[in-house]
Amino acid sequence: MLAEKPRYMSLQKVISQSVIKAVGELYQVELPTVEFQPTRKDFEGDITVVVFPMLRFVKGNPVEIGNKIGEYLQEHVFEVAKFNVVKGFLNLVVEDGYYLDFFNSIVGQKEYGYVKTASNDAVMVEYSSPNTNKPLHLGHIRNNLLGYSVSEILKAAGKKVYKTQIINDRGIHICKSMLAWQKFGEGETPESSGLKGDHLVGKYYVAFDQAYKAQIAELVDSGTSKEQAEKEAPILLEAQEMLRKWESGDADTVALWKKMNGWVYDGFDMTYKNLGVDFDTLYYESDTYLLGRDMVKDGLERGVFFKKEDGSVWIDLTDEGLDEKIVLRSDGTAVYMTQDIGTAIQRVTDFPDIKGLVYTVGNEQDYHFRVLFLILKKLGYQWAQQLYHLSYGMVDLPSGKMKSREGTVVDADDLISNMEQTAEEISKELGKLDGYSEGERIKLYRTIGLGALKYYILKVDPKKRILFNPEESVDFQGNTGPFIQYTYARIQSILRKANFDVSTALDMTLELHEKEKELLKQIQLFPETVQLAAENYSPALIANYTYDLVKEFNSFYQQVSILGEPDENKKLFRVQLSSKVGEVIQSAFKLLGIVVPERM
RNA sequence: GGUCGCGUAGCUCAGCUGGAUAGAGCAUCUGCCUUCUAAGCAGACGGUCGAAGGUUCGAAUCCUUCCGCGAUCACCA
Repeated sequence: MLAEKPRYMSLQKVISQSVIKAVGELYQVELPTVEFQPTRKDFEGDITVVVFPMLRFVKGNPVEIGNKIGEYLQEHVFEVAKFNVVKGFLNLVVEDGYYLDFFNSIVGQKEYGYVKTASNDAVMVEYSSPNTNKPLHLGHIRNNLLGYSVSEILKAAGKKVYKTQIINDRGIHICKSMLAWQKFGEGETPESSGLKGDHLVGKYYVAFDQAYKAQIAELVDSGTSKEQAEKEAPILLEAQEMLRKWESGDADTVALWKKMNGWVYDGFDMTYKNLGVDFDTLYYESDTYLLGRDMVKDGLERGVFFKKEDGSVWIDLTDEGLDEKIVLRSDGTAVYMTQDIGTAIQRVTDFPDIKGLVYTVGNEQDYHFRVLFLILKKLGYQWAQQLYHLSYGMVDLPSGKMKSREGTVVDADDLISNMEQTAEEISKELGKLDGYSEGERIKLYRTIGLGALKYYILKVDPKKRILFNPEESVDFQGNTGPFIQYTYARIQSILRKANFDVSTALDMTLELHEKEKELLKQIQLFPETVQLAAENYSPALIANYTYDLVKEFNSFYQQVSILGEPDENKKLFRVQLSSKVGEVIQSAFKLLGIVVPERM
């Protein structure tokens, strides 16, 4: 099967070889390469050979050269039906038979565009990684959607993927929530308050901050400097004391910590479930925060790091254009970097087939990851060649940065339910859901609401920052998730109504409608789009591809009758084509973590 | 100040491994539901691609400088 590639596989190759042959015969010159581009919509043709680069080898008028090559191709290459030359562009019209061949070869193919997983090529993708002192917000949503989608894309491109997160479950931040709950909570629990666990704990994080600020104000009033007050506020000292107790394993503190983190995990689980993201394995900072120190000591012996007089350990990255960076404090305790070194090594030890790691972390940590990756390389790990920081821009509000403590965040749970509500309102207004049960409707509102939110976030290039205006709701029309879902639902409606055997073989002598050809060309791009998205870690490429496909389909749908077509062969083809477009939409959206509905 | 990223239509974004007159959506305005779902289709309007140089037959795309916005440069995470 591989030995004899179908013709469509090698269209560019065939034409390329023929162009080289033509130029060889016509001008006695051997071209190294031939440059192609898709033909612009406003010219006749399907694929275009660019003549300009040849001028370096062939002297002459580009139009004349284009015409000569065109004549040669038309005569010698089956796939080339016609040609025209505009300036230095040789536009080739490709035979319908070529596209029908292509379609015939993929029509029964399951998961067209995906590559089968090669199990020896594994990568671990880290995303989410929240602190356990407050609920998730819009920034986490972008992180989650990106990490999940990139994982799915990598899988579709043939990688084995482990999805993971490191849960920041220890440190001063959780002690603040714990302390405030102890002081002001009066034993409140998620059950007693009806609050989701993460929201309950977040409430006490805010309470801590308020009490802290009040104490600072008090101290400042009684003559303390602001700077000193911020360091000496009694409640802060208490929190620090609590952290020390936790680190020394104090039973009561650890019990409280476990209880409150448990509440938070229950809350997070619900949000993750609602968002539709999941993880294969979890790491907890309370387990990993001591890791890495041995690696640093080992690296110190091997001369990768050096020790300063006070006992702190550093790495010199001035050769790389960076500074010196500390990797171990003078008291021998770990810093963030130490921990990340240890965690990376731990992960590769836990999953020996890992060839690389992807970190989904905001661009504010670009520097940190540059340093981390350099260190791991200097320590000599093979897999350090395959580290990637999936760095994404912040999600800002019109008022600026989101700040949990000041309550200027867009809460994840609120946002999701708002989206569902909007979907419900629009659906009710349009009133197309006769015969749907209440349960089916609620599920559909969720599908559409989440589709809108996820597409809205994923269609933007990850590295760009997003400005989210809560006043202007996310669109449901135009270049949006619901528009694409709607097209899918339309196709399913056609398939339900096609009451004949749609799986019979096609008549390969069909004459293609212009719109059908455009659709086939777009479908043909899907596999390479998946690969490109994987190489660039960019769900946005999938989103944009899908939008183009869907726009093309709707135009086709509007112009061409499918079930109303009298010619049985054409009707069959159009139904099969529509079905395939539906499958590609579904496959593409699966890579974005978006579900498609049967009706809407 | 050093480093990194971003700057394309009123708004939100594509295009960026250099190629034809820079594309979508939203908003505004025109048409199209007796035919497969109008969350749709067709069209109009809207651009000194931040600025200036350079490389090239050809630059939104590559290089340099400058301007604007953001991030970062902790014995914090």
